[in-house]
Amino acid sequence: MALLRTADVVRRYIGRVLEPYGVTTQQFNVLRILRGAGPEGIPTLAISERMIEEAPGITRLLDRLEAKGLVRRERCPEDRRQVLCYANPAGLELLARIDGAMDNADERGLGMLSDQDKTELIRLLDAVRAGHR
Amino acid sequence: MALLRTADVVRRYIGRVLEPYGVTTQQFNVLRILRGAGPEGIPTLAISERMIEEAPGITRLLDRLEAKGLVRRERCPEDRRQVLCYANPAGLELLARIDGAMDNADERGLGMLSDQDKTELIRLLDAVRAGHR
DNA sequence: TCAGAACGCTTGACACGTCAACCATTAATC
DNA sequence: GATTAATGGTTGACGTGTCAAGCGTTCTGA
Repeated sequence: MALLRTADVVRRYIGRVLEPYGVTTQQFNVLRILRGAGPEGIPTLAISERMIEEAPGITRLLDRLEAKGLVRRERCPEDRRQVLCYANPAGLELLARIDGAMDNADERGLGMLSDQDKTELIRLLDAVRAGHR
Repeated sequence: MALLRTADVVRRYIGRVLEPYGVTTQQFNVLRILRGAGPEGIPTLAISERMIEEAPGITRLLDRLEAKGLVRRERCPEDRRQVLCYANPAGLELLARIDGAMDNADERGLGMLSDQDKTELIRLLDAVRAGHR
């Protein structure tokens, strides 16, 4: 319960940090994954794996990002079942502007924990996830 | 990030535990709050405070619970702005059936942590929330 | 006492997340 | 080589979270 409540608080906090940039937390995550994928692009399902989210949500997330011009999709010529996704220049530029704000937010949002506490917290959270593989 | 991902994992886990009973995690939470409120009932906004959720979500959550016959609402005679919410006998009986399953799920879901780890985890999570008052 | 502010909640609109069903395309099988 | 199975995504339907706006009620102050 504490975990769920805390996650809600943090989620809202990040949401407010991102709000001025016109993207949601999830859209931001997708953009970061696309940036990480580089110019070769990345298929839709691969994104969904990294987000721990079902595919349908990703499709619609991409729909909205594409509508904003931050993202581009095209069928893969080798395997026409796949749809490769890329970050547009506009998306990369937006990410670059957000990066600084996020670092700042991290400082303010986790300032109450010592470095040691943060390490310990992450260890415990990883342990919980590991137990649920 | 670790926090959000772990919370997602746990949320889904609880969702699956509750699924056989036909209620979602949030509906379960509301029912528990109503049970805690006892026969005097509790106004809608008070529920939303305890759930850390905006009021509109609670209204609709209650709509669905009422449709299932697990909950009852009526205007407060003293202050006709308020709507008092009560758990129906059917709701209480459902909760009673779920309680055991939840205890069990806790065991299995957090078995990877020692008691000391759990205490520590809760302390850290509380600290994060406290910093976001 | 009576207009306006404050309260308590509901509704509308939109972003997700999830499941089930479906469509294309590719791989497997006989 | 044609049928079937498996893959990769999309669509439909529903539950939920959030903001902004709206509707009664109650409170406040001139």
